Amino acid sequence: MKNVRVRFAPSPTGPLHIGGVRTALYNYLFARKNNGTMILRIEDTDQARFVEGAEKYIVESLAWCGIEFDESVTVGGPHAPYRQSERKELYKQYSDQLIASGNAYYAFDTPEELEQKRKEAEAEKKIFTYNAESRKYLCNSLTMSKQDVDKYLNEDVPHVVRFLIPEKTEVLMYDIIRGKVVVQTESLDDKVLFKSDGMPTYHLANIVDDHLMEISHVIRGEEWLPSLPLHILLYQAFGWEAPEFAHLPLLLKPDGNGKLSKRDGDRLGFPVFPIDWIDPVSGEKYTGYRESGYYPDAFVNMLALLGWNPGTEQEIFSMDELIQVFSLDRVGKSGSKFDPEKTKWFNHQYLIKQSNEAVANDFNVILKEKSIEIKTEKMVKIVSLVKERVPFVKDLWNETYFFFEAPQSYDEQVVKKRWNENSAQQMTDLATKLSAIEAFETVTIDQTLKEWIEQNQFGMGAIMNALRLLLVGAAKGPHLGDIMEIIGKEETIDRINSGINKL
RNA sequence: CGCCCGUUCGUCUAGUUGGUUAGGACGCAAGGUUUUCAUCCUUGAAAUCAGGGGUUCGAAUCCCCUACGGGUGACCA
Repeated sequence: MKNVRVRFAPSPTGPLHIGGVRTALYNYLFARKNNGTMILRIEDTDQARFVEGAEKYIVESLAWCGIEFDESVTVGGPHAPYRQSERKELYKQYSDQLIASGNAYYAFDTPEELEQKRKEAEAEKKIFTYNAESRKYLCNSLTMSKQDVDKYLNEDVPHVVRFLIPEKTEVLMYDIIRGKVVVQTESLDDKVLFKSDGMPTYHLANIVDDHLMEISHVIRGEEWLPSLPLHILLYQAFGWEAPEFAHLPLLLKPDGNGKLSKRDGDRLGFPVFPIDWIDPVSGEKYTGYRESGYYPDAFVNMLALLGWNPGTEQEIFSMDELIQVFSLDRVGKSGSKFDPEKTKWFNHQYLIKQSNEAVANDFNVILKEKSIEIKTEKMVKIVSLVKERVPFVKDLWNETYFFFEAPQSYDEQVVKKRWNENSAQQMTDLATKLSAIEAFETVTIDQTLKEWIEQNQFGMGAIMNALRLLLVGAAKGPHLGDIMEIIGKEETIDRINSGINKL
């Protein structure tokens, strides 16, 4: 295979959503797997849709995911610049070349005129297309005399350049994921290649840049499949060798139908974006995976398995492992409904894999906000006891608050079930027994408890549950001996006594 | 409406050369472990392979039709 060079080419019209991140990821995996080059190109040819901060957002998001670029707007490269607006001067010659070769023509129809045509067509329940038939009656260099065309051009009459779709031929295409695709040129329209504002359209800029940047494989979303024939035709018109294409199936809404969109996140309560995004115009905020407490590795792992699978039963993959096993021919053909539940499961798996120290460190940030200071050693111990119970670090508080503060209330259900007329006396006796322990450690505490319960012929469950109620406030939490050792003798006794008073 | 793409448990999917009790995972349910909760372990329910026709000894796998879903139809990408 020739040198693999792939690009991720978003346009900075807003935040990148997870579908876009997945496209970038598959490009990256493919590049790394084949010792190729990964390129980031910003397609900002539409000045009207430019959104402030979007490019920065894209770069930051992908960096968070661990998707690195060999050539990009930030690191540069042999084909710089990588921002199409900065390559503006380049495109005109190619558009001219197509006109000279008879593959394109000037069109002077105004947007208003075309809009009018569309409305008229719509009234007759038809769709207006600028094609082999209609171009004969429209205002362009095919219908006008050469003198008129030159005159218009000299007078700078606003105009566009349109691609001349060949008549009555078949375009034969090959897609790595879908195989052979055939389209008749009659179903195509004469797309604008060069706009009246002096900018190329996506189609022209994209083909020119992919060619100049020596892109070997175009891996992009399925929404581009309908424009593949045009792109193939453009390569042919230029006499260039086309890259290979792979059109990825789309990410769909978890419920109902349609492709995943910006709004679905808030509607269904899960992030649709990799990192937080605040709309610069409306000020509206969209939450990201990063800020929701997801590990980037978990997020990437989940995304990789959405539409691709290794063919084995392995589900947990590091980025390096993904690079090892990734292949485009194991990408599915059909769209995938996004599953927020499974995404959480992935994060849980990754949290379990983290070291206790790392989790303790993250959790410490939350504790600091609550003004809780605690020794690292103790923190690590606590984390080791509860780490496997939660999918997110932020959920840790719910499972550990009783290590840091006495219960504020007692779960009524549990009180009803576990607290009876004997409990107060039993707990009082137990408190004195516990206070007599010299080395207040799990082992000794457990032993003392066990002996005392056996001596008095109390039920293990009854005593332990009542004690847990006083120490934790609810029927949950790790081994009681561990809890007591960590909060210490004094605190244990205090909680027992104040609990007895309150209940 | 035109063109293009797709269709295996609720969801993500295995099944790539036709012969499997159609496998796994998430979620769900039950049981076990646990002094509690969670974890964990075991088990279970869950796809007549969209439907209908072929081809074949045999089809989820090949062919055709239909239905449904999706994408696209801008001087947006």
